[in-house]
Amino acid sequence: MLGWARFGKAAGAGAGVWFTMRGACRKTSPVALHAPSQFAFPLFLVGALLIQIHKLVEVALPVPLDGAFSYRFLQEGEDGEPIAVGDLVEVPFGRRKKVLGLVLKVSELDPETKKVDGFVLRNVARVHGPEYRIQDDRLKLAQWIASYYALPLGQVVPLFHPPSPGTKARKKRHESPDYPTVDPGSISLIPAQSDVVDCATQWLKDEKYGAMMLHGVTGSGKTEIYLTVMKKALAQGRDALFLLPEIALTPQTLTRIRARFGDQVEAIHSGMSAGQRCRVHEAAARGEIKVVVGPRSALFAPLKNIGVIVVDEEHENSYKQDETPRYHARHAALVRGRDNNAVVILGSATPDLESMHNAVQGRFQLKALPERMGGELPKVEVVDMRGVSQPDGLSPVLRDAMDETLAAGQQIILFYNRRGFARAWQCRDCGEMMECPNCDIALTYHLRPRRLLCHYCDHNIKVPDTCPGCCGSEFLPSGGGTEKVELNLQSLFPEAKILRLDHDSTRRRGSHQNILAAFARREADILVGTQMVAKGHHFPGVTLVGVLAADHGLGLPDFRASERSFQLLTQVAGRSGRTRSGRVIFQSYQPEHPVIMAAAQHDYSAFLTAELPVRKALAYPPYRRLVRLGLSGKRLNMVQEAADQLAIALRNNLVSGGVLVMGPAPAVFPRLNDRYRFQIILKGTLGEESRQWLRLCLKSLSEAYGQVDVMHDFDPVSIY
DNA sequence: AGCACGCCGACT
DNA sequence: GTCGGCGTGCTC
Repeated sequence: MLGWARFGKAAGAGAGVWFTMRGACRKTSPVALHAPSQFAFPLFLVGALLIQIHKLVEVALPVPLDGAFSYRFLQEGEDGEPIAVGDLVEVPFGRRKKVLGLVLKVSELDPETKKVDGFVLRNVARVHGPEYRIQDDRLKLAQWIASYYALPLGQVVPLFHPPSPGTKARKKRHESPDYPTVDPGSISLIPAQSDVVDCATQWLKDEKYGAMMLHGVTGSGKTEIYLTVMKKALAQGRDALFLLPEIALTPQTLTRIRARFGDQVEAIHSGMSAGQRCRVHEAAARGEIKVVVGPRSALFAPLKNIGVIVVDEEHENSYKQDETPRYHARHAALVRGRDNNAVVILGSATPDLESMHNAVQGRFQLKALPERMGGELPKVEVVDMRGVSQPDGLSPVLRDAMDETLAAGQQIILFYNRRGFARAWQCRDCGEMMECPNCDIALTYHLRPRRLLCHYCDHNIKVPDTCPGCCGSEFLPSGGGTEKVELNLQSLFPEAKILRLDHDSTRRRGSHQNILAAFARREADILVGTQMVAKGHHFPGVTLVGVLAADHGLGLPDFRASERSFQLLTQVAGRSGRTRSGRVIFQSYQPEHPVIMAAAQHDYSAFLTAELPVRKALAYPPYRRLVRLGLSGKRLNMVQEAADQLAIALRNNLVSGGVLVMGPAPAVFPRLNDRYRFQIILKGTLGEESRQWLRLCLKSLSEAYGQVDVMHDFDPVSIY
């Protein structure tokens, strides 16, 4: 109610006025006018041990508030531990005892000064060691992220601190087996690889920034290129960063890189304990480690002199962090690379459209590795499912292929991108669909445990005996899921051993790895699962991959639906026959869909040709940048009202800068977790000034509408 | 963003 | 009667 009243007043002054500067920027530097003579005097009175030098310290904190916060730092005499700009500190803040902060400024402080700006000064609780100081290129990177993603500097600081809570520590990892040391002399590159290496080597020699889009299918030898370029950089006395999309992939990659470069290589990822991460961090800061491997957080490792940054599988969406700070590690890697005059290599079999666009525009050097080493790409057959009634979801073609594969003692991967047993649970009599009371979304029927669950919140209920609407007792499970596929397969192929890989079968810690490892050891004949089966390891025994519903992802209401489908289909297809000839079957109700055809023919450029005009016509990336503004709250009309007001303000202020303002519209899932959701999409590039303005605007909006949460996401990976 | 204080619903 | 939900306010 308060929100309404306050807003009402401001709105009276005219639409779009409420967001002006009210309480926007505040303060810094007040008191500094005391004579410095005041604090030299106790020297001879108390003896050096007890002398405390008082410093006034300005600290940026990870809160969505602007400006810095002032603290007192007590230095124990001239020789006591000092404090410097760039230091990470722990400070008390509000009711919290320890908040991570970044020191922005240090100045003299009169010991008598108790207050600054009306606030009682509190003491810095702890200063982290010099290994943790954020300086040079890392400070620049922090500033860039804060500016580009329109965040207060303090909110990006936790990214740079190894045991920060964004990365929850987990238990020990299985240690990877020793890799035989590889003699680099014994590796010979094919001409296409040498060409890429030569280009990067030249950049290294010139010590100039260069970025490269390395487009190569699975098994085309990208990794060997990465390793060779890294070796050149190390030979120059420079360091290397190797980013990969997921922690799950870290151990095997680490092993491979270690085999080449030994113990100057370490991983940093959230599966490690805080202690381990700190150890690696400190070693890197001291220059004892030259190569850091890991997911996006590894980008912030304090390497001194970076010569090369590899972003493997650069198209993967997991490079975008889905909580504040919502930064894209690929973009940030390019920035850090540029600041270090380093070589940045983006590698992928299915480059992100934006990266490819950048390459075509000349911002990246485009290099292609067209051939798969030691084999052909698997042949993909597209099976038209229209008019074919298949209660078990398997076409005769796929069934026959499975029979043959099993008879030959080889392995099969089946991909079905939906978990659970049935997508919906519907009353046969009155047609009522069981929905989540918090999300207004159909509940998915699961066999194990036998419950109806919501895939968007924690809600789950036992399967009702009678329909809550009409008391009918017959239900219609509609739509499939991996559980159902697994069950069907078991009865179709009773002799076969089947493993299932999806969110539900991997709940338990480590089970993801266990399932993959068991399949790799050929303890099962068939692996069925969601998109999880597309990633991961090389399975030499797999000669058949089946995609049960290849067009599944195409209907999703997101501008990247096609791109994601293409990537996924290409990726699963690549799982087949990596050592011997393999077969791939796409089942589809839209067999002639350009995305499906392009994936089936391993034809990236056909995909580009189909997709780019659509993006252009609708002003989507790579032609325009996007900002997603999300509003949510418990009360529908309040969220709606806030969204409307925001849209008015945005139109008044951004349209003249060439930015399109779309919406507000209810989000694709209009209610999740008992919160109504609206969104506004901006299309266009916001300059520094606009981004700053936007931040103040959103801040002011959330002050006016207390119960409405506002979030912003620059370059969203999806606009779901 | 956290974290505590404070006021209304359903439960041993 | 209490436990506990989350709306609200504050942070150098």
